[in-house]
Amino acid sequence: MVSIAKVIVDIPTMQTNKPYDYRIPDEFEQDVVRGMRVVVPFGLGARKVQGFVVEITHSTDYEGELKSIVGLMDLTAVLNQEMLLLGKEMARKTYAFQITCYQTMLPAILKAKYEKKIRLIDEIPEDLFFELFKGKNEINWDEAESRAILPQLIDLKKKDAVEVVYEVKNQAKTKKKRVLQANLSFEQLEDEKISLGKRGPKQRLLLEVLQMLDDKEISVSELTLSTKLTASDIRTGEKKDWLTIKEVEVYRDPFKNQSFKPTVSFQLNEGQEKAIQPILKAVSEERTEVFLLKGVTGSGKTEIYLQTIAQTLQNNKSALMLVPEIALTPQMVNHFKGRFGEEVAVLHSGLSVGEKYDEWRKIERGEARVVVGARSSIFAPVKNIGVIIIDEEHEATYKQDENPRYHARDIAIWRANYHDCPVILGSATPSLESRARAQKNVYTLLELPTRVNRKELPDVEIVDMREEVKNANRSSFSVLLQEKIRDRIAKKEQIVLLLNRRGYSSFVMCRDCGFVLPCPNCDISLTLHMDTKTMKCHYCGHEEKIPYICPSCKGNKIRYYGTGTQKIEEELKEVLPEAKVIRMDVDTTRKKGAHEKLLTSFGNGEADILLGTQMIAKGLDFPNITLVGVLNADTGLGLPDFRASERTFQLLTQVSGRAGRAELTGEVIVQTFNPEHYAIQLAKEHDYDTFYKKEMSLRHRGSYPPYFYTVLITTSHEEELAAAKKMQQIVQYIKPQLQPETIMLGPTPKAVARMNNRYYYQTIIKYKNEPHLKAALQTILMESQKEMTKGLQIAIDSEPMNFI
DNA sequence: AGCACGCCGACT
DNA sequence: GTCGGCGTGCTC
Repeated sequence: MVSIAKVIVDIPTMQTNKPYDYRIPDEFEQDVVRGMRVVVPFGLGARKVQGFVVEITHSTDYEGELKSIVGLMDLTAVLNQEMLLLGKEMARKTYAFQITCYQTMLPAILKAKYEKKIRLIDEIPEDLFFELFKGKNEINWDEAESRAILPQLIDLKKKDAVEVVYEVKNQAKTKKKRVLQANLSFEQLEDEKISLGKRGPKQRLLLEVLQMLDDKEISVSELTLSTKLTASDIRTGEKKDWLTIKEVEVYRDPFKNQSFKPTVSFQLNEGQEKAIQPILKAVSEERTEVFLLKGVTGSGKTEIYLQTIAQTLQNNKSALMLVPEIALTPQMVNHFKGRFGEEVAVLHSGLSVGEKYDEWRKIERGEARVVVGARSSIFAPVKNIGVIIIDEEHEATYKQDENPRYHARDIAIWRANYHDCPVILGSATPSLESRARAQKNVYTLLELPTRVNRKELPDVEIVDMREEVKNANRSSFSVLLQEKIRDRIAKKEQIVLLLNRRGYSSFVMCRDCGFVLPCPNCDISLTLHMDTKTMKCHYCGHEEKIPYICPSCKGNKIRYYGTGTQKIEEELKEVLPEAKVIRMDVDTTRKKGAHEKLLTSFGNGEADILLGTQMIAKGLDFPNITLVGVLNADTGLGLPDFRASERTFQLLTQVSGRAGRAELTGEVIVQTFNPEHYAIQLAKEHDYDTFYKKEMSLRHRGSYPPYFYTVLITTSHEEELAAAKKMQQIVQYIKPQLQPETIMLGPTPKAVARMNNRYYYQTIIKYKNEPHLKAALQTILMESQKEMTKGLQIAIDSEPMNFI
């Protein structure tokens, strides 16, 4: 009976987004399994591509002659049954290609690289051989193209002297180390030593080492490093059969130079006890239930996570926990490694692709049963999951803003259903969506009302910056904030200053004519970067020199406007020359590990003030911080995004939590031009519940989530007209199919209408119930294929997080 | 994506 | 008459 594999090929287009049937040749019959990566020929030429086997059958509907699988890329499956299913489901839900989903679920190293080469297969004149092939057997296609010798090679192809070959390269290499082991017993080695006589001091040393080794193994590199022995001494030993060298696989250990202090469980307080009971019950009953764990900073959510995981491990199950990338600090990792030791695998963006792959395999083999990581860790190949935890559940980073546009929360719930286990969504300021679901008892709400240390939440004081301006204070620091900072410095306490960068940037403007330097590719102004002394575009990365003369009116009154962290730092130096400041923003944390380094030195008291953007709102947990200043609380409020208030409230609440976590009482100063705004007022009162009610009523009035579902459709093209026209066409196609209560916003040009020389148009659909919308959008994608090969792009984002 | 096929314009 | 332009369609 013939075996046939259904394969999803690595060609991300609408036409090829389906399984293709291939014969499994006899030589692979035993080895091919579902979820394995294979190499298959695809198309008319000799082209070969990577594919995933999604099914093995014995019949086909395909009329033509089946091709055969030509190679295997793995020894075992890389996608298990669950992942195969999840990928398919995700493709449907997010309008992405199946292949893109599978690749997203796996470590990047498992994505194939392709090479196209021209290989010599017949004799050619010697001069040509050297001119074209430089004396080698084959050359790279790209190289041939750049050396402009392709025409000559194509000539040779016609004479069958060369062939075009395609190589699918597997990048997934495991790290190996060479180890050696003695072949002889102590006594036999002693005999060898005697027969050496007085000559060969190196060989003698080698024998002594082997004697010491006993039966143990030692790596070749370790031995050459710690002794005078060289690789060739060891090779001689191998030749004399004293020892054997073999290769063993090692994991790249990203934490190899760190040790972890073991920690033990704390006694839970009454509130924590009450919250954890229902969770533990669901864990032991192996029942899917989504818990929304709401608790202010310091209320002990982490301990609940840790004890839930401990229970899960005791039940012989594993645990998966997501945290936002920037919260994945060494402190955080210590918590988990300290409690669960070697059982913990950590996945984050700081790891190399190889390290990620090793952690992935550790998980896959069941060697690590606790996985902690950022968004994409939700796809970790954990088996037998007992609990899934998403900390800081409200964070927008859990939604991926490129294809596949999945939300980790949705994937978590899907996997929880698959594994029959509970999900914990934790936050001090739950997203309105989740909080509303708890209201409707879709999720179970658990609250931690008090902080573990019984500390009151810090006092928040709002400073009206309009008054400061009236009183001719032109600096970024209100009089009050300056006073408080001086006071803390005198007391040797620490200060955190937050510059809210949302919707904000520093730009260069001419005071004579108002000219603002724009990006030549995008419709936005360039941002000033003092460190590189350039103007940069945040959308496309375009960079140019800082102008000193206005390009428009040729005047020299061109000045900087807006406030970046660098400018604040300089201002701070003028106002408070005695203060030591650590600045933390995208620029100072670009290098790997820089983020941690800055935090550590601040934690060690090497500076008085930590100045930074959003990223400092998380993961810093230093007892000596007693003052938090928010320099501009409201810059995000002006954005045309219905989540602007929610984000502002969340940010302010989060930074407030940074002040006074130990014995010292904390204080928060919030500077704003909108002191009456409810998001700011309610953050001051630490009043989530009122904020929730108020915001819900506004969402209701505006027909926004969680009352309505949303889909964002975006078209883009180099020609503005093409993008606009297509968007118009889409709207015209969909509109008649929608329910009367459904609302369509658009088509409109995007807030930044041109980015990277492409024009963007968008439409937002807000709906309650549209059974046919998914099919209609799918139809649009199917029918736009031709245009999409000609430079049109269509993006469909279900439940988008960013509307601008 | 990448390749072949096919149908129109300017040349050895 | 042919070579080659790129628009169209298919890939198990």
